[in-house]
Amino acid sequence: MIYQESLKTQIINALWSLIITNKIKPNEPMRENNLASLLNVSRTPLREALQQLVWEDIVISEPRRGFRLAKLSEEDVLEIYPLRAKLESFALELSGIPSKQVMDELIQTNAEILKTNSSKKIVELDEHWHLLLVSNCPNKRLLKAIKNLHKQSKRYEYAYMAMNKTVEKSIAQHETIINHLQKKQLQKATEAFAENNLVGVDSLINWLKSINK
Amino acid sequence: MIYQESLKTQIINALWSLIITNKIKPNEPMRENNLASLLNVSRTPLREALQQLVWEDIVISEPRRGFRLAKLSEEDVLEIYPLRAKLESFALELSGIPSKQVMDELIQTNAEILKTNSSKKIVELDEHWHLLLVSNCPNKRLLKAIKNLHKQSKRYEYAYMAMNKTVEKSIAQHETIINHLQKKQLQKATEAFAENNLVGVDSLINWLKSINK
DNA sequence: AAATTGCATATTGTATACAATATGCAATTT
DNA sequence: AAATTGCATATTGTATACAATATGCAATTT
Repeated sequence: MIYQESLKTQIINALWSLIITNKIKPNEPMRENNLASLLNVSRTPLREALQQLVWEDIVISEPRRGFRLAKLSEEDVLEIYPLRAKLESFALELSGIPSKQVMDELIQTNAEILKTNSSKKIVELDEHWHLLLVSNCPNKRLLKAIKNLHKQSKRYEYAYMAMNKTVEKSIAQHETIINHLQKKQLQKATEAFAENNLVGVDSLINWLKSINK
Repeated sequence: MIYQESLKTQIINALWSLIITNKIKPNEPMRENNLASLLNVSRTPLREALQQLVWEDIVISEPRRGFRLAKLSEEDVLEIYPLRAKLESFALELSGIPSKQVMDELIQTNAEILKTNSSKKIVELDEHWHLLLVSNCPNKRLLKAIKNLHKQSKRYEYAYMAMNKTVEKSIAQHETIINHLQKKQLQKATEAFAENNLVGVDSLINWLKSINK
């Protein structure tokens, strides 16, 4: 059966792609007519898409003054990453030790990260690795919250690497986590996972300070 | 200055009121024309409101088949309350020991709960107490997630108490938490807070089992 | 010259119109 | 009789029209 994506969903994706490729700049107004004609859709589904992005903390809405792309800020980094660390650790706790199959894919994905030079690819693979680790978590709401935080943090990571060609590869930490899991030490893995989530925060903060100086 | 609420916000509130007063039943379809004429608004802002409720896990949307009120289920209770416990504890951790002013209001609100017979009022006061305890948390995203989980759990609490005239009053636990805080024992308070969040879960689960038998 | 007002234009907010799909039931086929 | 098809109606999805507010700038006032 063919599953047709709603226009709203397609618009969300199209906007997201404009955002991460910096076609729309942080803090820039997002005019409805403008975007509607750019994407060749009417304002109705466009507004629905924008409103979803507002709920996701990607877009800001000011009553009667319209939408704008959320700016990138230190405060937000210090909200997003620590929360992600907490939620992902909890999700790992609920997931338990991964199955052999998942474990193999974790190892393989980590190897792929090592081989990859494209920084965009690294960001994607890293997210994949993180989600894989908690893929057995039964709490759908928790996973949804985690995925949303990933979306938010990706904006920073994409922007950061567009400026800095080097990207943090946290392969060694991933290996540590895998080792803990192989020894069935869930608690230790959970703690290392939380740490891993915070590894890039300092450099992100420094970078933000430098561009906003 | 007069702040005028958008229609969308008013509609969300109106729908919420229909939901908690059981005018709309769990799992019942929410037809757009139906609700639009009931609330005397057009379908456009109504759809926007419904879509926000979808994101909040209050309403379910099936493509081309419309919206329906999310059903009440054991699985959801077992997602909502443990997640809330985790997030609220984290928020308390980030909030630190409350100020004298907040502490006084915590004590006072707890006293009010004791005096109250209206179960609706108790649910509201209990939420107020919980939010007060984490009101100093600087992480806005965390607070937003907590408030959303409160909204979801309230559906259960309102429905439960409509059937069972008695409502859990967790005053003693609140007192324990206050005592820990007065002794500046944040860690202990955090743990007790997590526990407090899970106190009603068993009875909710039993109730759900009985009505879905 | 700086501040204020008034108005044309741009923009968001809401209602309505039209298009596409889903539903339910009678008519038809097996 | 059970299953299938075809079609009228209901319903959602999207576009457009209209209403209300915000913005920017020229004209006017201080």
